[in-house]
Amino acid sequence: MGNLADRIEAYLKNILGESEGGSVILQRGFLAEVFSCAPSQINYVLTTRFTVEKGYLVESRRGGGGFLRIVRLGFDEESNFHRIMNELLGKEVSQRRANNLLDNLFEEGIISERETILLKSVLADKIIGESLGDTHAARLRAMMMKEILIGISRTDIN
Amino acid sequence: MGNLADRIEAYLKNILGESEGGSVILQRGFLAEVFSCAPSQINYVLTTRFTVEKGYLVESRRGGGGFLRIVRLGFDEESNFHRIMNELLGKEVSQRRANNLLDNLFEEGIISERETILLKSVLADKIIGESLGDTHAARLRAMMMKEILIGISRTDIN
DNA sequence: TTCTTAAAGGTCAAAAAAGGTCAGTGATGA
DNA sequence: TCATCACTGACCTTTTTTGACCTTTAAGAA
Repeated sequence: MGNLADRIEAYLKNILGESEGGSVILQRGFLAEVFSCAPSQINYVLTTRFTVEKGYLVESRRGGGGFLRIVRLGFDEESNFHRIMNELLGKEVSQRRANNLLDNLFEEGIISERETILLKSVLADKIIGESLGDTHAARLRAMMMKEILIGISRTDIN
Repeated sequence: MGNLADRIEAYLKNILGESEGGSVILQRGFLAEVFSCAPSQINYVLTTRFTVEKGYLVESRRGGGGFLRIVRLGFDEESNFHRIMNELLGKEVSQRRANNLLDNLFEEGIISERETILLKSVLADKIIGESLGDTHAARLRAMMMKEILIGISRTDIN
């Protein structure tokens, strides 16, 4: 496709493919210059093409020496992971369900025992149910679970 | 990282690592000269990167023969864990403080990089600040941080 | 001893250097 | 034609960097 957004997308996926470590760091202003477009165009590309659903994570820092980092996530759109994350989207997750999910991840060797314990403790009703009602807690827990799944899918660490 | 503050931070952590006893003494003016920057830039680095939550103590003396001393505070002793819990974690903890504390734990080798990333993601304002206001989020975050510290103090795993 | 001065470091606000957001406009294709 | 996608520009937030001005201390002069 000829349009700018597609070309920027292709460019980024290309350097991501070249790179070691599953992530790439660059500057928005520089990239905008390369493609001689508005800087906000870069954000457009990132928010439409490099979403979690499509298997990417974008982090950034502002200010002097600021940057964008694009991280590839280790799953594709057909995977179990992807299915679970979609199910989590905007839903509610009970403590029991979260614990089961974490236990499964542990048994499959995806997270360590310690990670399991730490994450369970932080997701416990006793903690997040304190200030929130049941439904709000379950909704927050769903968001947290999604973050966890994203985190363990990162290909730039470990 | 490209920026000055990060390079000065790296430089200081490097000489701190080399040094016996985990402390270093140097002169602000000299350091500013080395990096050819404004002397106040050194203060900026110290106040943003060498905070107590991150596990550093900075002392100084003015006047002739003045100096800066940076001390790395380890907390492997039992008592220190309680000090952290009581002093650094009050009733409320901002995202920044939580991140700093987790960075500290990582640098001490107490948690892994992956644990750091997972826990930060779950404690993020973007997540727990969603349904709660800022203050409530900070209160929840404090409870979560305490759970995390309890979890990593457990001697029965790993 | 007391005063003066030079040699440190400290503070703060303003400027600079990034990236973020959003509404609106233009393009495109079913 | 009209709904969706692409793109821009104005304005915002965060982080870094600098400079002007302030305070403290040691050393030496009076």
